[in-house]
Amino acid sequence: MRIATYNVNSVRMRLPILERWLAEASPDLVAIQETKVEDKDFPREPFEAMGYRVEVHGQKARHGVAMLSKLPITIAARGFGDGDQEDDRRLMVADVEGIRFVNSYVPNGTQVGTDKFVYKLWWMKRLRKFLDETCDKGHPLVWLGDVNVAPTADDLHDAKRNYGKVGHHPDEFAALADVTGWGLTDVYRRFHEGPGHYTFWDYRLPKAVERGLGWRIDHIYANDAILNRFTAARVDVWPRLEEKPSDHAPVVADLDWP
DNA sequence: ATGGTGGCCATGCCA
Repeated sequence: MRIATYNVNSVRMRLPILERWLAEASPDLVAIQETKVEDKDFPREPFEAMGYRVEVHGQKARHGVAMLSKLPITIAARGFGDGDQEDDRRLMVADVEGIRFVNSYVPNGTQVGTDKFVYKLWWMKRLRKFLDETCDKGHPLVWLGDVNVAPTADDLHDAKRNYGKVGHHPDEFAALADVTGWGLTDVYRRFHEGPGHYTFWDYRLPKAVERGLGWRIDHIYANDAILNRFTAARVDVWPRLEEKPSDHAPVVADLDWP
């Protein structure tokens, strides 16, 4: 089974690249973030034509998540279901082949010290609470998506410059550790160590990919019930180098399942 | 220290 996470920064703008990448990588399950489209306007047909079931949880203009699956998929949740900020569509949960997949678009946080930064930390607290209250530690679970945190100095190109700024702040490290403390391990880091493994490059930096000016903020985590089934992980950098790219690249992982 | 690009949708805001 091959799974992937991809922040597409508008699914409609990214259709041509998505179609090329899906054909090339042929993942069985894809967690998409930043679809930026209402459910009624989601371009389902191109994905269905490629053999994918399409599940969406979107809104107009901002945020929005979706999942594509070649295998039967059952939606377990759209949003936290805790009644707070349910208009902010950043989370969906699906069961595929006996694995629970938690697809999330963690808030960016904008700037340390702002309300949005507080919201980011609070959102991650809610995610931990959601795992505690609705998921079973003994059952296979994968958490994947744009986590908007580079948790170690190796996860961004200039940790010294960015330490204490949004995306690389100790409060974010603690919030992320709180989520992973539920029992989750970073799958990508089981296969690749050291700097230079990035998934996001700011549009505003010319030749950012070529110059290595990236961040590893798109992650795949797994609990102990499934972790040892993973056999490989990679970042597909090439879609970031195409014309009209997302600012993120897809992260792909393979697992021996079932 | 500042602004750079891109997507949304119409004007600045968010990332």
